[in-house]
Amino acid sequence: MNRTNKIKRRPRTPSVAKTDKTRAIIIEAAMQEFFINGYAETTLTKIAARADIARGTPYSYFTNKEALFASVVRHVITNPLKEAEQMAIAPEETVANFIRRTLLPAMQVIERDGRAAIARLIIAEGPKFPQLLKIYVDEVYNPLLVHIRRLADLAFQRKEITDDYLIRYPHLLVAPLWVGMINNGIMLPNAKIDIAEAFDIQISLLFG
Amino acid sequence: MNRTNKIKRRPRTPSVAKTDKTRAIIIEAAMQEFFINGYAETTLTKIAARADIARGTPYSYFTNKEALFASVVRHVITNPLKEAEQMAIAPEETVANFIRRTLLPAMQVIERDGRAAIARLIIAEGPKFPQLLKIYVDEVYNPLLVHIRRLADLAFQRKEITDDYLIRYPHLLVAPLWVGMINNGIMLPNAKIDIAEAFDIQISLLFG
Amino acid sequence: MNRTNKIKRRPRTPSVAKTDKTRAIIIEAAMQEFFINGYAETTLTKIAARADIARGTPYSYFTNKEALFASVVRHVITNPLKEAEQMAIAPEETVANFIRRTLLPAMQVIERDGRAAIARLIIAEGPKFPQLLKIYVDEVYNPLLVHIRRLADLAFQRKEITDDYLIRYPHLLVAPLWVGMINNGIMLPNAKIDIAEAFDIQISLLFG
Amino acid sequence: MNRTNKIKRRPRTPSVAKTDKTRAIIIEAAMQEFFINGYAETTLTKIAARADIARGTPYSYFTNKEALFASVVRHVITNPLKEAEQMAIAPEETVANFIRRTLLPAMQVIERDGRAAIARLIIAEGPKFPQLLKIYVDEVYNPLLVHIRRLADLAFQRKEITDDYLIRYPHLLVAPLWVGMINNGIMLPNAKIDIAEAFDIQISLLFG
DNA sequence: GATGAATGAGGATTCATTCAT
DNA sequence: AATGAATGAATCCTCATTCAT
Repeated sequence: MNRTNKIKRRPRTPSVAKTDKTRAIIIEAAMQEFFINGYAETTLTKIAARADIARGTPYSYFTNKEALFASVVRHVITNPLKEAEQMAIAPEETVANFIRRTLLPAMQVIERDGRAAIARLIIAEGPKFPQLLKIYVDEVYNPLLVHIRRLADLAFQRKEITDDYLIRYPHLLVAPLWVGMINNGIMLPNAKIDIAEAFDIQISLLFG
Repeated sequence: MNRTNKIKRRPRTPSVAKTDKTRAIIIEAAMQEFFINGYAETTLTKIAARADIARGTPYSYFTNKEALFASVVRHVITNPLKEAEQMAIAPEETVANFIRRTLLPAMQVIERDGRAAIARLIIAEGPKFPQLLKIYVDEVYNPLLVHIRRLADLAFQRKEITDDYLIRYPHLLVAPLWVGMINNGIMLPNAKIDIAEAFDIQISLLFG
Repeated sequence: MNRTNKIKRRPRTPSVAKTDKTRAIIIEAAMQEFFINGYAETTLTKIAARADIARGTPYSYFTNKEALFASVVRHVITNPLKEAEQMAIAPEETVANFIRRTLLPAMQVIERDGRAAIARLIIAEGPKFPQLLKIYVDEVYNPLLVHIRRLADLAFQRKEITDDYLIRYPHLLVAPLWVGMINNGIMLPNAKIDIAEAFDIQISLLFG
Repeated sequence: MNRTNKIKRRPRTPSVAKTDKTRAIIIEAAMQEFFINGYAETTLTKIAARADIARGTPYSYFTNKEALFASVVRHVITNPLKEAEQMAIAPEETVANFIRRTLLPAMQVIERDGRAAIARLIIAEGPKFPQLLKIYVDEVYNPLLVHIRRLADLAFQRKEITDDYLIRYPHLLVAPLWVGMINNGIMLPNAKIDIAEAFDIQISLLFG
């Protein structure tokens, strides 16, 4: 509908709208290039070509290449718990089932929506962009661990689990996710594994 | 006969010893730079400076920057099972114990000897160096999975495990390793986790 | 329809005119440098300095130094017969006179317009640039020989010459040209010879 | 017989002899490389490899690459008239016949003995090595012209020729030589011409 | 705001030359 | 004298960035 709007009011220069659109186009093109080639291998020329704009245009929107990269990363970083956090555990529901109901679906789409790509990019470029690394950790990585630890606490209180493994190492729950992303996205084009299923198994292991 | 005279191994100059030493110095300096800054951000100037040699010297040993990088990666890639594979399971020993006895020690040193760094480097630069990725997969990643699957088979036959989780997903056993390497090496300077312990817990989870 | 809008020829910036001028400036500066110093001794830095542009600018116009060199050579290679080939021999005119009328003038300007320099450059760099050598041979060297042989045939039929020297060796007619170019352009700053006169004499010798 | 001498007195280090031999080996190897690749494209590494010596050895004999090149050029520059100048014109012999008897044989071997190669090299590298150019002109190019002019004078006095063409342009006699060298050595691998025959024809043209 | 020609800092690489052995 | 490892100046080339239009 964004489109339809534009076509209707053709008169005058819809400056802000155009600007926002151009900015979005640049972000999108840059994101694709960064995902495919990484930071260093991506040139402003390629981004401009993909966005079908001039080489100088991105500089009207972003200070420099680093700022553009940062914007791209910030743009694609989304709190994976946005939906999960809204949900409350049902009265009779076990923690394991709650996790299956709320987190497992997210795992099933993780490769589709490019979240694996952003994770890889951040791991790859992290040393050069510690601020972005921090953002990722603060917004994505840690919230997930905190969320898991909270659920682990709850499960422990409820005696659904009898040891403190998951409390001390909430990482264990997301471990299959990381192994899966590395295995599927980076290690081998074939021999991919079903991340969701591996995650499901890990839930079974942890919750008995 | 002129020729025959020439063929005698070059007299003078204890070249080989010197050469080997220089090569080692270059590899070491390059390794550190690549580990810290990644491929693109590492310059031959920096490597030379760190090695305290001239900018041109590495080119006497390696065709170019890519070849040097490849040599560094090959140099640090070591079969993690070299020792583990030699060991045989003891008569009365459970598979879980065997794994604890043979693989856990390797995990405990994994951060010390830079194997975590190389893993991160390969994830980061893999797309640009598919050959190295292949070497890593063939020499390190897959052998470990195969080794684990074999042990899982054995444990299943012996009824030490009653499900086929580990047979279908040997990745689950190494999952804590990857999470730990990512967590420790990349995500947070503080908040590190004890990879060996996480691995130990995962063994407990998988083998009941 | 978004696309259709984009396709309109880029507005603003009178780029082509500027571009053509810059290209011409680069070619001119490069030509002078290559003529004076040859390929290997000519650096892009020198060319840029002479053209009063930045070192990187030539790379917007030519792939690399070799391509620039090739462009320079192609630019200065001109069919020396362009005008001569248009002219037809007059009814009563002897072949010798026709040659004097059509080819001799070209000889008289040959040193002024840099054609001697390009010949020298091609002799010098030919082995390294066989493609350019081929162009020169195909566009300049051979057409001239073919043209001469044709005239020799005509003269022989008309009995203006009684031997087949020039038919078998059309090179003989251009020999004074080459000797003159080498003598004047390379051998001695003083002691130059009048190429046109030497050529004229050779016509006399060949046509009696 | 040089060789035979060497083999006999084997005792002690025949220092000078060895030195001379090494020097000769270097010159020979350098000559081949320079002829094939020109000055800039020839590296000391290639020369050393061809000579089967170390990279540093030539520096015991020659100041630097330029000096080595100069030595090579000087070494191969030989007065083409060495033999011809010794010969005296026979009592009844015409100048044309004398030229045929003394100079024509030299033309016939001109491509075999590499004299064409040295001529090409000097034309190519002349601008960078004006001293060598001067040597070539003084030792080879001019003596030949002087010699020819002298013979032309004689022929004119004897009325063997009736015009002063060859006196004013002795270059005309050697013109077929240059055209032939350029044509054969540089312009086309096929389509070679018989330099000696062209030269013979030119003698006929000049001496009627 | 957009354009893209031009800039020039910076990096990979080569190779003549040196010098300790 | 010979060796060849090491040096570092010099060169090609790329590409982020600027700025006149």
